[in-house]
Amino acid sequence: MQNLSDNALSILLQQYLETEKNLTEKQKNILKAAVAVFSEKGFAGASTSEIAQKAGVAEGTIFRHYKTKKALLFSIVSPTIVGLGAPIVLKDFESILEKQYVDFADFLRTIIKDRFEFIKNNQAILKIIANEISFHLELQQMVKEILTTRIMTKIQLAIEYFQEQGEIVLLPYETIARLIFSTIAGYAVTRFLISPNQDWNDEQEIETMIEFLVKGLKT
Amino acid sequence: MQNLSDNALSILLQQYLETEKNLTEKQKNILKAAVAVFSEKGFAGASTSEIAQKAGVAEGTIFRHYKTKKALLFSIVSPTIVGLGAPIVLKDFESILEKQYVDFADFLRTIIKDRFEFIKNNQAILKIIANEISFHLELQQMVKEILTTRIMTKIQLAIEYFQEQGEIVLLPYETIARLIFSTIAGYAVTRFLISPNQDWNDEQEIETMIEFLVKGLKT
Amino acid sequence: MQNLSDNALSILLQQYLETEKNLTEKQKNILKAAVAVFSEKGFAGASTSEIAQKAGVAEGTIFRHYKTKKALLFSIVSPTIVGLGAPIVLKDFESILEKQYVDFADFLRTIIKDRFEFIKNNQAILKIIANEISFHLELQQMVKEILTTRIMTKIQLAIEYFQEQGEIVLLPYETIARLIFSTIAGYAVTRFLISPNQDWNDEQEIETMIEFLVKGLKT
Amino acid sequence: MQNLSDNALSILLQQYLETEKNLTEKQKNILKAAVAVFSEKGFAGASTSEIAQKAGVAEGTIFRHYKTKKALLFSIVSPTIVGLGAPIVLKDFESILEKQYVDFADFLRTIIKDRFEFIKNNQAILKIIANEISFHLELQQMVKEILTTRIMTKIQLAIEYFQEQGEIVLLPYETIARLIFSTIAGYAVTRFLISPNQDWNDEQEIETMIEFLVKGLKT
DNA sequence: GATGAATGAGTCTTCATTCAT
DNA sequence: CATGAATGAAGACTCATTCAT
Repeated sequence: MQNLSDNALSILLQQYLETEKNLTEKQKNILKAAVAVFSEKGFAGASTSEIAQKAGVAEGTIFRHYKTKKALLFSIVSPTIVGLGAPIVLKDFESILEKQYVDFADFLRTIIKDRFEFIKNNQAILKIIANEISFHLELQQMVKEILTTRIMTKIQLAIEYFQEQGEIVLLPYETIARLIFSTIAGYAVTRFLISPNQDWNDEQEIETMIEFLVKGLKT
Repeated sequence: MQNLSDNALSILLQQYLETEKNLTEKQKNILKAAVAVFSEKGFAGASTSEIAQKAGVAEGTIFRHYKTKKALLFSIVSPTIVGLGAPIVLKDFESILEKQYVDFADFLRTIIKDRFEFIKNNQAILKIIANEISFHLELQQMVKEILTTRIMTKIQLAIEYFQEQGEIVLLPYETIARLIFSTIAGYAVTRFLISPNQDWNDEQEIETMIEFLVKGLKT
Repeated sequence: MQNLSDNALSILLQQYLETEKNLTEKQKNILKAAVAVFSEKGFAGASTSEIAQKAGVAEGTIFRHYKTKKALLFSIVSPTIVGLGAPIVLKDFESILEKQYVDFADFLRTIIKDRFEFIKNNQAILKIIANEISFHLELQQMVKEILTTRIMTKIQLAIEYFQEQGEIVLLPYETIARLIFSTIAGYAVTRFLISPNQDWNDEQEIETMIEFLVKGLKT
Repeated sequence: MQNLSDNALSILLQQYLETEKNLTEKQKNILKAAVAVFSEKGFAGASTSEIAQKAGVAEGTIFRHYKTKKALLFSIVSPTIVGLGAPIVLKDFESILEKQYVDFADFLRTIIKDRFEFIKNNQAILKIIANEISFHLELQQMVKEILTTRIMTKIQLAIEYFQEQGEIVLLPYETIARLIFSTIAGYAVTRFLISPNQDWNDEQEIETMIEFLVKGLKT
């Protein structure tokens, strides 16, 4: 078992857990408005006064809850960053892998569906993260920490397992992970950013990706 | 043969060709400084005064050459957007495909190496484009036009050719193109943004990607 | 009876009535400073920073109350433009004319004294209006509306009345009005702009003008 | 005979005489453009770059001929200010008055027609002078000097002559002059600024003004 | 003589943040 | 706890003027 308070993530996680409760109606409005404006105009292009207006609160009210504009950004972005790694924390891979008859395709289907759902439900905030990550060192560190401690370690176990089973090619696990993530991310970008209005059959596209990855990574 | 002046791109292309010459030393400094600052802080987060200072010119000088800050952005970004599609215009696919003994792996090797080189040489500007494309409709339109008229039409021909040859799977060409681009982009992002300081063996990574794609798209 | 809210002027009038109250000390200072600076340097020659300094507020404070420099100009100028026509609205001519024994000289005395008082109390703002009216179409329209709907229609009644009485010459009423206004304006300009420091006996000058006008317009 | 070089006006007069000749085509274009822009936007609201553009010359060229923007203003405005008093200098009143049978109406007809013609031919520049005179002390001084030394002294003679003849009322000559000028100016403003597009019968309007003034100033 | 690139002070305006109410 | 007036630093952009060519 992972100790959840053994690193800086515990702070984020706390925030994450507080998110749903403890929030007044005004605070929720502020967060909702901020997500909308940040995602539409970018952090630097957004003005706190526009957020206040959209949230229906006074300009000063924002600063009563969030010390600075940047703190507001992080309040929005942190839970989603934690969420990036959360499901993999919760549904422990190890237990998954212990189940019999789990092949690589099933494994891919599980993560792709799960992560696709996550992206679908967090489009706006993920867009904010993607847009701002270049400009905020702290963001980079948060994401990096989640990625390495929460995701990559688990992924590594799974990949090595399937390599041992002879199901997938013996490339470095980072490379394999990158190829998998690129495929998912490429779909997400096309699906939600480039052509959101096109008719999409997500089920089928996911199966196509699984087949592509299974074949591409076969030994 | 494509007529290069048959659509709105000709304007961009003209700009592109003028770029290298006709520029005073000061103008070059402004562009260089602007690329640096835009890429480091984002368009909205960059200040014209910082650009001026970095370029060693007076702030007014910037506005003598570029009517607005936004015009400066587009002067930087336009040639690279044109460049996105340029090589595929020049080295005509059709002629490539007429050569005998061209298989899908060779085809992939050609575009991946070419585009990888392009990305390597235009990292900063491509980063700016990626960061700003959400916020500037004109940018979206420019990129879309290049992508559809210059790239996708050519790619389609190639993909259909290899499908006829029975080399690759009979998926819609957009799907195949997306899987290829995702793989390249995923590498570029990891290579240049996430871990630029790591030791990379580009040759080998490219071969890995080619093998992955060839296997993944096999019939 | 005139309905005061029967046209676009009602908005101006509202502004006018709000003017005196509802203003913080700082706003009053801003207006006072702006009147001084606009009147001394002209609108285009005035800088908001000078106004702010003279008003003892931060420059940003001006823009919290007035969206733009031009809006500040109009806030100053609108009530006075309304005031141009106001007294004639209030003291209804018709009722004046119904009184017996009102001759043309009395009529002139009434308007000249009233308007002279108005000019005396609004010198700075009237100077601003005179200086800026060429450059702002909206100003021209506002003044034109007040002049035609509030003043000329009333004046016309009076002039026609005195013409019927055989007291004044049968020229078009616009001509007669112009000759009257020119005489008043000519005095005001000399009195307040050209030689403000000279010793003036306003009572006597007004009687001179009345005699001049009565004789000049006699049948 | 007046000695033309006995005061500061000689400088202006020299400028005035140089005006017609000694001017390159470019200089004439600059002056023409400057008159247009100053009159349309006011001195402070006009930009030298717009003037240069309208004149078809480089920005620097203006400053080769006129040290500063203000010097350009004065180059435009000075000859017309001199012209304000010029005709009265040339056609000497004294000689006019010596002719027999000259009555006050004829006198008025002469100056009104002359000055009306002058105003008609110098509308744009006179508008500039009127708009700028509040903001430039030197302008005020120039106009004042012309008015007092060139005009008022002559007018005084004429007025006193007609007073001696018993033709006009025994008011101070300044008052009489003011009433005359107000009447002319009031017409000019209405005629050229307020309703320039209306159909005007100048001959008739002038006769109306003469009759008005003759009657108004009768003993 | 004419040009136009370069300047840097100055313009109006916006913005994140504070604080008295 | 929320407000919104006030701030002043900083923003993009303009302008009159200079000067090397």
